[in-house]
Amino acid sequence: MSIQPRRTKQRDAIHAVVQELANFQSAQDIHAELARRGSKVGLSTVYRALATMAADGEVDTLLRDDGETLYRQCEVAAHHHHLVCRICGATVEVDGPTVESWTKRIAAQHDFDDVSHTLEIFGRCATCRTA
Amino acid sequence: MSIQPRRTKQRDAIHAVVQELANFQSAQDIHAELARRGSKVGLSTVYRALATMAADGEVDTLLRDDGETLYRQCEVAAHHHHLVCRICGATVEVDGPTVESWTKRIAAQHDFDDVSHTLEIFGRCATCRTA
DNA sequence: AAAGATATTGACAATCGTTTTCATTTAGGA
DNA sequence: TCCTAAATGAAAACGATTGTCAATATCTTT
Repeated sequence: MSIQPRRTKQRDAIHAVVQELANFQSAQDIHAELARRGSKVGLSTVYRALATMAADGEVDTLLRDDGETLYRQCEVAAHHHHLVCRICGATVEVDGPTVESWTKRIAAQHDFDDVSHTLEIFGRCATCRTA
Repeated sequence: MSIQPRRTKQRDAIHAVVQELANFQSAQDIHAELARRGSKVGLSTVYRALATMAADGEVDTLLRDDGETLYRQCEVAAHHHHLVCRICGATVEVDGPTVESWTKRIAAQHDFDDVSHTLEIFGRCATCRTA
């Protein structure tokens, strides 16, 4: 958790866009959307704002295969995972108590502590299958 | 699965280094190790060889938080996951039948098909905890 | 074994997402 | 209002990875 940043027009604008994000989007996507709306916010500022939002847990991040980072506002603050359509990006937040306990057990078996994990599910949603 | 590539000294050298890799290493690490051994292999060649090896399932890949790709030879060809020490990189291959069925169930619930997933566990191994 | 066709190599440039720099502007407390 | 530290943004720097293309090496065919 970082210290409360100063309130600026730019951060408000970024916050507003992120608020409306249904799917995971890149920093550059968000920057482009801001431009489309007439908010002339620098790309560096977008990166900086997203970084602090991610550090504060306000947004979730997802690493794409090519290494690009995607951002999305969380509906729930608690730890969770995502089921993402690899065609359209539609995202469902899923809870995985089974997985949580499984990872803990595996880690304990091998005498690891301070455990964390990353888990994302990719697939094709019903809409994209039909189309 | 890509077509059988021609056998070259460079690919043999890369193969040999990868063979001995205990932990996940970056392409640049492997390139440096080759140089240390006196094999003057181009960096592009290392990237190319690793890419085909990954496509053929000969090596596993792991995306680090900063987007760098790490490579490691698989002990088992079958689908599996990794428990990785975030200090020293020590890696344990783990099997997760529970997780596999869980992801399938979640995907089915939300009417997704063609499902895949990524799952890695990070922690601190016993050796690093003691040190 | 030699030649020919073609895949591979490697030095270097290009790409692309992201971070840094630093001078200028701005927020928010005194 | 004034002051100071934080935030901004344009541009440069960065770092991993990929593309380019002429030179080279492999494998197949004579």
